[in-house]
Formats: sequence, C-alpha cells, structure tokens
Amino acid sequence: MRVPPRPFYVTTPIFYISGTPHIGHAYTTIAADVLVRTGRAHGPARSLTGTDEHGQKVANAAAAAGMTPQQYVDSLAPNWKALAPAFDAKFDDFIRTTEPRHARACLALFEKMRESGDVYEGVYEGWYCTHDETFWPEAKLIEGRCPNPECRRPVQWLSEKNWFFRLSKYRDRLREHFRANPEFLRPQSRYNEMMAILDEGLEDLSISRSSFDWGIPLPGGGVLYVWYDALINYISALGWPDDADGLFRTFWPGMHLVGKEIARFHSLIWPAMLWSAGLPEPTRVYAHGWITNEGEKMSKSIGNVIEPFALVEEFGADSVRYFLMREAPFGSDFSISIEKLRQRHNSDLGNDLGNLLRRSLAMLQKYRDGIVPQPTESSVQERVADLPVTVNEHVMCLRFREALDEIWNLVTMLNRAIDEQKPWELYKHNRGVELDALLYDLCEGLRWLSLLLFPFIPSKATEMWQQLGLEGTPETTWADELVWGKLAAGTQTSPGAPLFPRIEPPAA
RNA sequence: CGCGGGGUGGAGCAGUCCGGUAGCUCGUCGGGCUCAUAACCCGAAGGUCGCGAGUUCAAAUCUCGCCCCCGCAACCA
Repeated sequence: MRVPPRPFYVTTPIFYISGTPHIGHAYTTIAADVLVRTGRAHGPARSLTGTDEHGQKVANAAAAAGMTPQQYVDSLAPNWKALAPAFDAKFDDFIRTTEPRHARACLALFEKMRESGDVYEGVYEGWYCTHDETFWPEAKLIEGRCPNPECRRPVQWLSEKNWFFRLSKYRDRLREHFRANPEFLRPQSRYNEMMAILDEGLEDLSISRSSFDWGIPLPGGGVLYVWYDALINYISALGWPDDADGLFRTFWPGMHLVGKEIARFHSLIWPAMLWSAGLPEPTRVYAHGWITNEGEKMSKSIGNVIEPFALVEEFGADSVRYFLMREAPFGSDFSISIEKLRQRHNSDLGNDLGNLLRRSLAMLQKYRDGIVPQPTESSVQERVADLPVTVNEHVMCLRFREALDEIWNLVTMLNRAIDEQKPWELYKHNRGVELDALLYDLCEGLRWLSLLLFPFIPSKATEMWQQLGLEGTPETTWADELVWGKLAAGTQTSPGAPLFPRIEPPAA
C-alpha cells in the first residue's frame, strides 16, 4: 500500500447523535488522530469529525423527550464533542449536520447532480416497519410481519414520491475504479465484498423523504435522506462550494476512516455522488473492524459495553490509545479485555518504556549531575537511521501495530545497551568516554522515542520531552528533529515521576 | 447452499494474497545484573498450523470436501 498524497486530510465518520459514545467510536477517533498527527509531522494535514443529526429517529426521540429536534440535538452534541478530547485527540474541525454551512453544501451538491441528469423523481415504496423505520423486501417478511426477531410487528405498504439518484449509471465506472485502484478500499476483505456487490449490480437510490421533515429541506418540498446528507459533511466542512478559505482546494480529496458496516456508503455511493457533481472521489477508504469484549459483541442487553470514559479514567488516555493501536492489526475485528489492557500498560509502557526513561535519567543524575554529556561515538545511531521512514510508512498505511513494533525495537535496543555496557561499572572504573557515549545514546534515543511516539501517546511523549530538559514539545517536523545528535550536550535534564505507574490487578 | 470473520505451542495473536528452516507479546522454567516502576538483559521448554483428500521436489500458505466457533437483519465504529 502506498503512502497517500499530501496535503493530507483524514476524517472519522460523523456519529449518529442519538447514540452514546462507546469504545468503537473512540477507536476510529484515535486512529484518525494518530494518522493526522503523524501526517502533520511531515507537512500540512487536516482532520475532521462530527455528528450526524438528522432523520426520523432523532425526530421521534425528540418528541418523546418533549423537545424540538433542534433542542434535542443541541442537548446531545456536547457528549460527542467531549469524545475526542477525552482521548487526547485533536481535530481541526467538528461538523454538525444541522449547521448552515452543511445545508448549503448539500443543496449545492443536489443541484449539481440534478444538472448532470442523475436525479429524477420517482416513487419509493415497499413494506415498511414503522418501529424499525426500515423497508423490507417482500421475500424477507415472515408471515407478513417484520423479520427482525425482536420486532415481528405488522408491516404496512408505503408509497411516497421522492427524488432518486441514478446510482446504477455509475456501476461500470466504479468497477473500473476499483480494478485500477486496488488500494481505494482497504482492507482486502472489504474490497472483495464491494466488488461482489458491483458484480450483482447497483440500484438507484432514493435520496429524499417526504413522510417527515427533520432533515435538510428541499426547495420543492421534502427533505434529504439522512445518509445522502451525512456523506456530504466531508466536503461541506471544507467550505465547498464557496471555498472562501481555500480549504477544499488544498485538502480535497481526503481519506475516510470508517467502520466496516458503512464501507458500502463510502466506497460506492459517495464516489458516485461526487462524480455526478464533477468532483474527485476520496483518495482512500479504510474500513476497520469491530472491537468485541472478550470475544463477544458489546451490547446493552448483554451488559458488556465498555465505557470509553471509564476506561480513560482508570488507565489514562495514552494507555488506552496505545493499547488500541498496538493490540491488533488495524482492520480486523479484535477482542479487548481490561486484563489485557492492564498487561500492556504495565509491561510495554511501564516496564519497557517508562522504566527506560527513569533508569537512564537516574544514572545521568548520579554520574553526570543530570547533564547530557558530549559523546564521541554512538552504538545506536546507525541502527535507527531508517526508523523514521519505516514508522511513517506503517502509520500512513494504517499499520499502527507494525509501526509500534518498530518503535519498540529501539526501546529494547536501549534497554539492552544498558545491560551490555554496564554503566555502573564504567563509572566505577573511570571509563568516562565510554560512559558519556552510552549516556548520550540513551538520552538521544529517548528524544527520538518521544518524537516517534508523540502521535500515539501525545501527553506522555511530551512528559518525556520535558524530563529530557528539552524546549517546546515533540510536536514538530520529523525531518528537522529526527536527526541523530541534535540533542545538545550540556542540556540539564529534570527527571520526574514514573511515566506509567504500575496498575495492580484488582485483589482476587 | 443468505453475507462476512475465524480455528497456528498454556493465553492472545502475526504469517496465508506472491508456496521453501513456524514468528510476536504475555505466561512458565533457568541464568545474569543492580542503574531502574519486584522493573531490565540472556537462555530454555512448549506447536502433527481444525479434520480429510489433492496439486507440488516442497503446503499454515494453493485446490476440493467436511467439522466447529463468532458476528451481521438491533444501541452501533
């Protein structure tokens, strides 16, 4: 997989506002944040997240709560705005689909598509379950009732006049695009799935609704279908179509991070919409897997939902970020457990990394008054020469785990250097030159680690940076800073508290 | 024949697309070290890669058949 072009624009899905944030939302959010922070270390980069606020479900829930839909979504938006900061994720923009800038873009896109002759009026009808808000094909119905096992209510025949998008027209172009760009949709399993859908053919898509009015109103009546409206957020947030700030010009096309269940909307429908309006398709869609709790799907009814905010409270944002990025290959489903998270925290972060910083600075303190010495040679420099490029490639191709594996090689290398060279003996036998070389390698190696790890664990990486006595933060351009020997001799370090204090398992 | 994911040392997982000495983390056991958050380093034990057949000089990897587990139509990334 190639490194995507820059400038670099990455988005999370917009989250459906009437739910509550769970660990899966955090997963996408963190991945996007790691990506964009790494991107920013190399040049211009921009990130977007937000909320999806239209649709009948929202309208119903608002009515049930005795509020107008607008009051209702306003009351929920803060929950979602709090998600990213809780995980130390920083986004350049947060879009709500109820904002005027979004409505403007949606209507403009609708117009463009109509001008292309891809929008026509038709009748949308079928068997409808009011409770589930879903149309069911005749064949799916069970004894004339809703096939959802938890519903089984009678369905009714519904028929309304709506706008349709001629999606079928774009099948061949989509197939061609998929064939020519095997990296357009990742991972491979999703790509195969979409190809299979394309082989079967695409049906036109109803893109408006007239049975309720909580949506973006169309000039001739009715509102836009919530999914149609939702996808457009990726460009409405860039200021399209006016593009007064030049953001669209600079950052589009971008890359979408989504969950596997919405791969279809992002890799088939969305590109077709853009093409119809004469705009370029996204550079890439990455559909990651789901997180399960010890192998079981999280659900409220089972009662095994892992609350993201509680997790952060117990382990800290950096530990959770690290765990989610390190534990499994990005893309496939994986199971998390509190016990595994605790182990990663103690073993990788506490023992390997935190302890490395602590023991290194402690020796520097003891032998050299905490002042970075002047080195003569390095046993590490050559072996890390390729590290920044390797790590960047892995992250940009969403191989977060592999990136961390590479970074951890440096952690191990430094821990090993201490054991092999035994600084306490060098000190005892007055072998100052060798001691200085080693101590410098350790500090410089730690500085590199702080820079390389910043996208993953921003606040702890910054703490490392400060303990090393460095100015500013590790949020800088890699090309300038990841140069071996940049750490100035004479720097006064200031050792602090353990980076990742051990977390003991609950008493049995 | 609905769709999708998976079955690899005690646990959790890579590797499977592009066949060629089975790898990682944790755990266990033994050793080393004392700078450090009972942390660090080295070594060892432990696997017929779900089952069967086929292709091949060679199969965890390709082909066919079978068994088992888990997700999707629901609060959802």
